[in-house]
Amino acid sequence: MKNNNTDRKARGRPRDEAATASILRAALELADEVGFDALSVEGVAARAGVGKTTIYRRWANVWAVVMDAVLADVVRAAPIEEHATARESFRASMRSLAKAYRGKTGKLLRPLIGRAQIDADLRQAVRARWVEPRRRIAREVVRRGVERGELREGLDADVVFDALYGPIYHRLLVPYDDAPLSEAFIDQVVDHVFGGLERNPGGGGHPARR
Amino acid sequence: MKNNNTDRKARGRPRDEAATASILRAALELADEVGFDALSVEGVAARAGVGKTTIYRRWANVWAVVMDAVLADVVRAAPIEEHATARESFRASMRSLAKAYRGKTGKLLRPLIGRAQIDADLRQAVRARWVEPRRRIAREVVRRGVERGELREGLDADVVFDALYGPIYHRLLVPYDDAPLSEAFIDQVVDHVFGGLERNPGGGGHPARR
Amino acid sequence: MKNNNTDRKARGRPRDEAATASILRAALELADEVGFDALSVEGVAARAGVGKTTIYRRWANVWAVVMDAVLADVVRAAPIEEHATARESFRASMRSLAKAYRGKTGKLLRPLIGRAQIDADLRQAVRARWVEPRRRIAREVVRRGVERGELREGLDADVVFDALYGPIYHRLLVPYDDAPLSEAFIDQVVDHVFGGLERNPGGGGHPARR
Amino acid sequence: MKNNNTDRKARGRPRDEAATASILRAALELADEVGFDALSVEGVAARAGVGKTTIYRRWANVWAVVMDAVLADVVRAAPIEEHATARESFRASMRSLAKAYRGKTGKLLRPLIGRAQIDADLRQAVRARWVEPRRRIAREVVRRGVERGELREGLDADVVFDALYGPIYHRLLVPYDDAPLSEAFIDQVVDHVFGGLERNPGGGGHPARR
DNA sequence: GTATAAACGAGACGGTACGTCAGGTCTTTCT
DNA sequence: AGAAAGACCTGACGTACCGTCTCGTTTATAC
Repeated sequence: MKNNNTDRKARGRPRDEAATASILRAALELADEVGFDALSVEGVAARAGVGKTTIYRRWANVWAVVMDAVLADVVRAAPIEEHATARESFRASMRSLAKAYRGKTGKLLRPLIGRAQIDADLRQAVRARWVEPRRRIAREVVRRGVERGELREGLDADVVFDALYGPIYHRLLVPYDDAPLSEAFIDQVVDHVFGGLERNPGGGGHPARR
Repeated sequence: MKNNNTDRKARGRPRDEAATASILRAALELADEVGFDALSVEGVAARAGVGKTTIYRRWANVWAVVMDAVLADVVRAAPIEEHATARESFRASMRSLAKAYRGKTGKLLRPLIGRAQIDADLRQAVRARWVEPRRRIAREVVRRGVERGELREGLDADVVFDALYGPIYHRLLVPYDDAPLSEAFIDQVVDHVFGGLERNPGGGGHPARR
Repeated sequence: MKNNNTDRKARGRPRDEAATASILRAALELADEVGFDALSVEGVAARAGVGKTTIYRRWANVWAVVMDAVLADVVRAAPIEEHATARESFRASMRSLAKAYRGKTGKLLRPLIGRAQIDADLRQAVRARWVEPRRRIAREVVRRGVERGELREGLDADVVFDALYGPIYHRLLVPYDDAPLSEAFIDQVVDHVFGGLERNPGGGGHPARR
Repeated sequence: MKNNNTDRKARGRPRDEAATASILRAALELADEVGFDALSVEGVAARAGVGKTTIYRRWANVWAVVMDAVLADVVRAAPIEEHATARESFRASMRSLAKAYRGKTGKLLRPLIGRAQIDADLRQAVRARWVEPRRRIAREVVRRGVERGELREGLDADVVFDALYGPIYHRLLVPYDDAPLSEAFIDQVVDHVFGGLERNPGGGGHPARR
């Protein structure tokens, strides 16, 4: 968003927050109805009951709108919470992420990450507002897992993160239609990866592993 | 591609294969020069020295052209070869895939998979021509790894595939700029995942693991 | 009009003359309905059932369209015919011109000449296609009037033209609403210019006249 | 102009006359720099360092501003003064008008009269503030010319005005680029109209003249 | 050898959307 | 209460491409 929240007292008529909101809503509605590739600034403006300039005053193009709309909607999904062990912390948060991706969140985030492959601004935004916060928490979880003796020392937390969440995004993004993001799948991934991460492999695994 | 190679003897002037080739070449050149989102049928036709109809006679839209152009270029990259153990087979092929993704192949495949998130035809094509062949070979490798006693029984080969290749695609597609597809990264992933997959976890790991 | 009628062999699909015609018709209709200043390429295209590009392919802007439309309509009005004397030739053609200006022709030509005050291309077009042909004929009429002994020698035909037609355009263009382009007015102008205003013509003239 | 100079005691902050002046100045400057058709309220406001509302509070649109700016500038040009004879009075004032039209005044008035062809308000304003005062004086000059025996009786002063000034406006407004508003031209017009074109003036006139 | 058929390049066609500009209005803060 | 600033909705601008449709031409097979 261009909006600079400087403390300078605003002169002139202030931005209409209702307009901003109705633009974001319209973008999501239209994306749902006609698909992301058929989105147009013109269409969003019409649906939002707003002039095109009102959109261009706030964003540079439709995808910037979509980014704000989607991320606002998506960020509250699937937080990472800590449990007793790193294994349980990750298993729980991966399950909730998979659940989110099975529903609306996946429908919204997939096109966004897709578009990010050719749109540097969008890529940067997704990184800063979606990926990085999650990586940050994961690093903490890994750190404590090592401290507590649950995990081997010398682990690169980012590699752990890739190893655990990579499979989920693989099924989400790399075309393979028979691949559900089921809980069973998550459990298998966790077992596979933790089996190798734990100092005492084979011990304390998830029941599904037996 | 629409081209149906029926045995019926063609009447009229035959398709000009040189035109087909120059269209594909032009598409890749332009993608490289102006980017994938700035590609247009018109531009490709002009660059290829070809009428627009000649393109539309062969493909439905630019992305179908791109798909053919990219996949033709990409399929020969990173074959999966078998080594003595499943671990070594995967490690070798993952290394060569990562190498390919670090170069031109990644530059071409990323936009394609990105676009596949909102283009069903493209998604289907990527699945059939890129993903499925690799999954098929991987299943075989896993099967033989179990047969030979290297791997635990009851493994779902597709989950193994996700667990191993997921991290690579994660770094390729999910924005996180400090994440290189280095050989060290591949080795770590292999170690993490195989440490959990092996019947006797903790034994016979890659030297890097010690 | 951009249309270059060169002998160059036409390549590609030929221009649709029906489209050209319907554009010109639509322009005149809209000018009549909403006025010349409310004309827009968009409006004309919509009315003509034509894409905007089809208009821009032929003309540079609305006023160029209007110019073609108006001049095509107007040029056939009020030809200059020769009579026995120059006086009668001019009187007749001035009358018919005044009549034309009282009706549709005036309605069309006034905005055109108005716009020509700030539009160099239009000015040039009006000159070449409307004014110049009339001046040319007038010069001939004056020349023969002199030959035949009806008119004084040494006359500048263009000044004569200005003296005769100027008053008509004065009433047409310079705002003065009580001034009709009546036949009586024409006759008075002809009499004044051909016969002089002075009670004793030829006396007291400016030295320049000698 | 909207400005109503009623005696009503002004309430609130009084109009800033400096703003009014700088708007008019900005309008003329911009007209000179970018041309009359590229004038915009926005541009004038920016140049004058004034809000758009400040302009809209005083005038209805740009052309109303231009009208005020131009007429204020132009009205003082080329007054009609009386000389010994009507012929000399007109000759002198026509010369000074032609001179004005050759310079800045022509550059300003031409677009204004041009625009008046499609703008009723402007037409009315030009009539009242430019044309009518000149016609009024001319009527007086003609009246006295008749009284004094210089001019024939029964003349319609407005027709005389058209006959004398029409040729000037003809050259000014009707595109004919080789036509200068020279003094020689003025003299010829005066001679033609006052003295007649015919070698033997008074002969062969139209019946209406008797 | 002459139809017949289809592909070819060129480019016009009716459209959609782009991103920009200006119109004229409205709302806020400052003077 | 006027002025500046600037956001608002509207509507048109001129451009780029879309995917379709003639054109006249070329290159094959079929008669």
